[in-house]
Amino acid sequence: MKPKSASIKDVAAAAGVSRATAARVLGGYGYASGQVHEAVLGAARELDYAPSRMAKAMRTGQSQLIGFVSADITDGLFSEALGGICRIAEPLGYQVVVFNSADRLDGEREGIRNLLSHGVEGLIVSPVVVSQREHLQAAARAVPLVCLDRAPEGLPSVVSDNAGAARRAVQSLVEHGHHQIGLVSSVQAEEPIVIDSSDQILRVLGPDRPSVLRARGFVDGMHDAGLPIGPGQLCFTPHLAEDAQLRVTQWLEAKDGLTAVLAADSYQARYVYRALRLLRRRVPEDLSLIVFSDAEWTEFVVPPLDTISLDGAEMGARAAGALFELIRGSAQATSEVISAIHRPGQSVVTLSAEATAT
Amino acid sequence: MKPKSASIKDVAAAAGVSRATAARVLGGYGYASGQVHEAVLGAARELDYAPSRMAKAMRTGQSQLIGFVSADITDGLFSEALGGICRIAEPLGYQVVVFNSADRLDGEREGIRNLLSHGVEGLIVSPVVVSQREHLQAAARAVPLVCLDRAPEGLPSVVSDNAGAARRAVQSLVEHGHHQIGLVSSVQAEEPIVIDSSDQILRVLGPDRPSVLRARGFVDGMHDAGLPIGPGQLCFTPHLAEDAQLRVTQWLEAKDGLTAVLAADSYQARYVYRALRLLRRRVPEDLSLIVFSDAEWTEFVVPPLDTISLDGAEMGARAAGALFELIRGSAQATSEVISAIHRPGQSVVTLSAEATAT
DNA sequence: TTGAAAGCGCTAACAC
DNA sequence: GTGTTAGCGCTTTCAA
Repeated sequence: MKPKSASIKDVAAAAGVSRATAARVLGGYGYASGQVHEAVLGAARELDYAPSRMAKAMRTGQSQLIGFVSADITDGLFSEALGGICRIAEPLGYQVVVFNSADRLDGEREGIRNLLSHGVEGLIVSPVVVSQREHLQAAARAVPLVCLDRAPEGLPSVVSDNAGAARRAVQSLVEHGHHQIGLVSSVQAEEPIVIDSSDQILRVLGPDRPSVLRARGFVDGMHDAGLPIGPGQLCFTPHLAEDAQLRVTQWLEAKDGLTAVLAADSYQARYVYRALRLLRRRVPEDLSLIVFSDAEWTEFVVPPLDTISLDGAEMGARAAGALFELIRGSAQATSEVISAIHRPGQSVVTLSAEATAT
Repeated sequence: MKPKSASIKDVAAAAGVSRATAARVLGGYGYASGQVHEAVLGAARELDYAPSRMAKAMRTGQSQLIGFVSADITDGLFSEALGGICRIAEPLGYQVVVFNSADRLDGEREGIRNLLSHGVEGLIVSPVVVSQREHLQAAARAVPLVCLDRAPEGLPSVVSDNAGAARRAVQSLVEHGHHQIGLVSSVQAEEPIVIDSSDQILRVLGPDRPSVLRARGFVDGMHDAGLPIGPGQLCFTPHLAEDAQLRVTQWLEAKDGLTAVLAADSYQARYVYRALRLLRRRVPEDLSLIVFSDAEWTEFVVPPLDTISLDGAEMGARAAGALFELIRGSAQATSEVISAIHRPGQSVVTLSAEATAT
């Protein structure tokens, strides 16, 4: 039923040579006479020989495996990233081992430990939080490690320019005549956005994770334009909260002077959309809506929505590229952000409607 | 820089015992005195010992790895499936190695070969085509294998009830007063849908792949309702064809008697949507539109669209469940379809509008 | 040009 | 209870 696949020993025996000779021929190194060469290759074909990478890895330390620890592989951004990683890894003969940390820090720790025990040669991680990074640094001491989408300090990371994109989105809205602009975002329980309005000027504090950076970029954009901005223009709901829809709806109802809204992710955009339907308002006639979203979603979403398109495939590919450079040793691990990504041709927000409010 | 992680030998040395004893303690089998037990555990903690699964796999043949060969990991259905697979595999201590076949049959072959060489204990494959299955059968001889979303004959598979869902969708439309219903679908180059209209009755021929099954269910549903149906009601475009949008638009323009359309996937739904915008018609006021789509897309898509929601997570979880039963040996490989999946509460299509046409 | 042998880290049968 | 030992499949040094 389960015919144990042929090993190099079987091939050697069939070809009537020693294991070492067979290995040399099959491995393509060392010397072998034409005679022997053919015999070995013939035997290998005959027996349908496939080398065991485990054994090879055991001996050489090269497992040809890299690990991807993702907060949610189901999320469009990360599944695109996985696609990008595979696109780079597979032609190099590498396979990707996936671990879904399900947004739990201990899941992330466990995943990293598991993948390392499988002998992965490198690790791409989209960290659950950016402020706890001991386990990441420990892992980075064992194998090359690149962070994706989120950049804990001191670790090589590939992230998109969240703050810059939000800032430009606001700028774009302003150029189209909007003055009353709102932001809708989720906040993570572990690393919340902190708004400091004690001073004259509104400040966004908190760790450098995407939601915070987007909020910061938003506020900066408003400041750039010299527009007044108060805490009331910002709608924050806890990540995956039950009552998120309700809160967004109530907020939107209360702020009926708004002519434009920036949604920090596609969940928020959906809340806004539904709220507008309830309130009998429409996009873009009554409100311009810009949303951060992955390329896949952007591709399919029904217009008119303006999107800041996050190219997960490109992010994944670049992370993998950086990782393989580190594995090869052709680059040093740098603690800087490796690149900021926007989807070509869509990095600058396009708007489908002018502001209609006064 | 890269401190080679401690092996069981190091632990044994540090604890002053033999490798076997250390192994017994760490492996939790055999006997060891309390003294020794503690010493070994202490040493292991001290050295931050992590067992090498490669070595273990080498010895025992249990790599704790399963493989997932997907036609497009970026696709919502398959990324959901991967999530479902991980959800089952991870608590069991298994990791998932991914290979993206990019819809190429030789990619699929290569992926299977690669994953097997890594010693995966089982394989989940979403086959590119259902009619070429020698390589799948060969793989299934080496390790347990379960197919996902597509069911080549004779291999255990987890698929959704594509034909049944399409049939019920038509039935539902008919109950809402629609008579003129169209189908929009892509066709694969390798395994095309074949329409036989030579007889009085329209027949859908071709291999049992999702697109064909959906078309067949559609036609069956029309027959059930006693509605006339001709080839003109079916709009087929080659998969990923450049001019797909144009063809759908032209078809829709020509068939302006239609009051409802079934879209075989989310790409087609998008084409229909765009075509309607061009033609200044709207969903659902002018046309009811039902689309087959993954749950993620369904979740986000802006209403009003009626969806036949394919629950990729459930499919993945069931495939993984079946696979682990086979790995454990607690089940025999059956050649029947293991299950037909619909998303709870959404398996029956709901319509947002009655037919408005005569 | 080829073969013998060691060893990667682990498990398990067997001896003490 | 604990130690010795062989071996999973491969690479690689060294000797022939």
